[in-house]
Amino acid sequence: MPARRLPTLEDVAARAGVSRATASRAVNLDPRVRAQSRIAVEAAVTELGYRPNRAARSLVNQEVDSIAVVVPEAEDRVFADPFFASMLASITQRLADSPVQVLLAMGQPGGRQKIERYLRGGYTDGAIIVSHHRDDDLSDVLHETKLPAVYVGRPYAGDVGIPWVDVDNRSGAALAADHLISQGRRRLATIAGPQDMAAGSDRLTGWTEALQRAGLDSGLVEFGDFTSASGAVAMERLLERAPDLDAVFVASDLMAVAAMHEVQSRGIAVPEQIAVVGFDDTHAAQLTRPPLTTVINPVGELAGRAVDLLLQLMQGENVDPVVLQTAMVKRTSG
Amino acid sequence: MPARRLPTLEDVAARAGVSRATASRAVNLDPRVRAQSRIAVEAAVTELGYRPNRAARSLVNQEVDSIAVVVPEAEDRVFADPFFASMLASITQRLADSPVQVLLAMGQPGGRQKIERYLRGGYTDGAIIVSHHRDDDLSDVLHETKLPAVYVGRPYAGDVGIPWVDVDNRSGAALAADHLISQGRRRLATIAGPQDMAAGSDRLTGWTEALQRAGLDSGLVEFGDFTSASGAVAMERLLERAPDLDAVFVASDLMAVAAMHEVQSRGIAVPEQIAVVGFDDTHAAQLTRPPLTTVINPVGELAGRAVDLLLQLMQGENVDPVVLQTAMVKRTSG
DNA sequence: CCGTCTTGTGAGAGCGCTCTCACGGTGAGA
DNA sequence: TCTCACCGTGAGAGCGCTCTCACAAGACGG
Repeated sequence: MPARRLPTLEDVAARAGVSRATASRAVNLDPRVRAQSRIAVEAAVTELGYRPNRAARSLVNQEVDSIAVVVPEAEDRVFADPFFASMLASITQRLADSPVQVLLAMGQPGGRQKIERYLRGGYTDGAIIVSHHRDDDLSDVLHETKLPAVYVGRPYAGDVGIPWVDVDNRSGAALAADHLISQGRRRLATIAGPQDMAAGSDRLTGWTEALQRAGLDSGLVEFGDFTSASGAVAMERLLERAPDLDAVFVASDLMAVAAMHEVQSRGIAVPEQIAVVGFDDTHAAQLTRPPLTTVINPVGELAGRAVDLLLQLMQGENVDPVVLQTAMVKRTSG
Repeated sequence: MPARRLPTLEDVAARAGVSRATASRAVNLDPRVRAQSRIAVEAAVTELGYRPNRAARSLVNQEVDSIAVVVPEAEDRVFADPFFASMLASITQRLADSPVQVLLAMGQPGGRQKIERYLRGGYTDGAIIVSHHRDDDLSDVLHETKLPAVYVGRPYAGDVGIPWVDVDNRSGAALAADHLISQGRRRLATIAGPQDMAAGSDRLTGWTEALQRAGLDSGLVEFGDFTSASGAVAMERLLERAPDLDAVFVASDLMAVAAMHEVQSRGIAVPEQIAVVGFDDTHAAQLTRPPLTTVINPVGELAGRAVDLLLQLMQGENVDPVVLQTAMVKRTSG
């Protein structure tokens, strides 16, 4: 509740000596207003510090107002993983030219209710849910409120009636496997992501299938949780289990960078002795020495498609999930 | 423009067999409604998938609706720097319990107009500007529109009539200097940030002053732009200029991590031969080997204070800039 | 000199909601 | 039996804006 009343269009009109209708037209750059009136209105706007009341405006125009980007993850997780920042930036950029606003809703696991309240509260016209995790209860809320929503990342629970966009994690992992095999690597390991997330299990599935097709042992698997620290630990275990391994596919760049450091700190040469391939193609992949060979996770396109899907959904159209194909960036680590 | 009209409170009321007023009360949990009416309304809400129209609601309530977090930086910059993600998360968290929404506005340098249009367009009730850069033109817009706003990071231009929150960069840098000096280090260098940003120049000033107080040479300075790559390059130059240096203070952790890798890759021991101290205390500081000694940049508190200031401002109160004192985290790198 | 068209403007409705005010119904107390 | 308080409710105003419609004033052709 602001102390002083903000100037309204009525005030502007009075000061400019025109009617509210003309003031509205001038503010909205309607070409029918006489130059003289327009200038008067502009002056009044400046003098009064008038800013149109967005609520009133969108009430009349029935316009799409805002979409929420929901990140049901703990804050520290969001800090550490460039995926979220990147996603957010891409979504924002995609909507930069449109009048649609981007709302942000994050939530620590314990505070799921907050997000739920948020979605139920009619605070937004649509939602993009960005998370690796399964969100069963969130799906219920979305269903119940009929709020248009799109998942980024295939929901682990399977078809929940809400469209999603994702990269083809399975064939991406297979790409990495085939690449390493074609190099002549024969003792291959993987650091997989959490198996309760689609991205984690799909990448492991793709990897395993590819190794089996090639008749190679696919048993050398350790698991991480997509964090840097977990990557280092998993690599340590892998080296203990199989000191003779000659290649490792790591299910995320964040883990891959840590794993590579782990390998190098033991005096093992990358890629000569052990090839390292990551997944995501984050900025960090270019900064390591040697630069990291990795599978592209096209975050920008993912974001764009999610936005498109959501906008279509909000227009009442039906949409199907989108699966983006991926590719490898061959650098020098593997 | 949605294909089908969304249900309004009127529809809910009709279906529930009550008046619009009662429906409104039921939706807003007014205790005066009879249980029977409330249940009927709730049923109607569910059946129709009713969601209150936020525009109409806030039009009536004159309520504070949203604040914008403005990041006038290129997208790739925002990706790479955990400061922004961290800031965003903290601000969101701070407002999680309030009905105030967080809007996101990022902008590549070329697209400053977009942000300007955004701020002018009355899309929001207040703004927190998060940037290291000077934003002279942004200040003008804020002045002109009288939009309540707070800067995170002291504006380089000096007093622009807009309050800000910042950490005491000068004394933070002095802390680092004194720490290194008290260890007996005598050949001290610094990798400074860009000098057209307050954070960059203040940290250098504090550093230089402290060295001079101790009667030490403060001429060993190289500059970076707060990115990882620039830190490595600056360190390289420093080692060329002064192979005998025994300590380096780096004006950001991102640069410090890169600088430390650079040092170590030459077989120089940290901290035995060269001590490395960073600034920010980001997550990455804990992951290096050895872990990085650094000056705390209390992002969470900065965010909280910025939000508080802005809310006060929006209530019509006058506020003063806030300067947060800082401290060092002594780990093992220096 | 009259009708017609164009241009700029104002009056007023109405977007969906909340809140005030008034009122009918009920039960307690006189 | 009547009064009065109180509870739950409905009618209706009005938030600030845009847009439709009507209309005045001039331009223009016949």
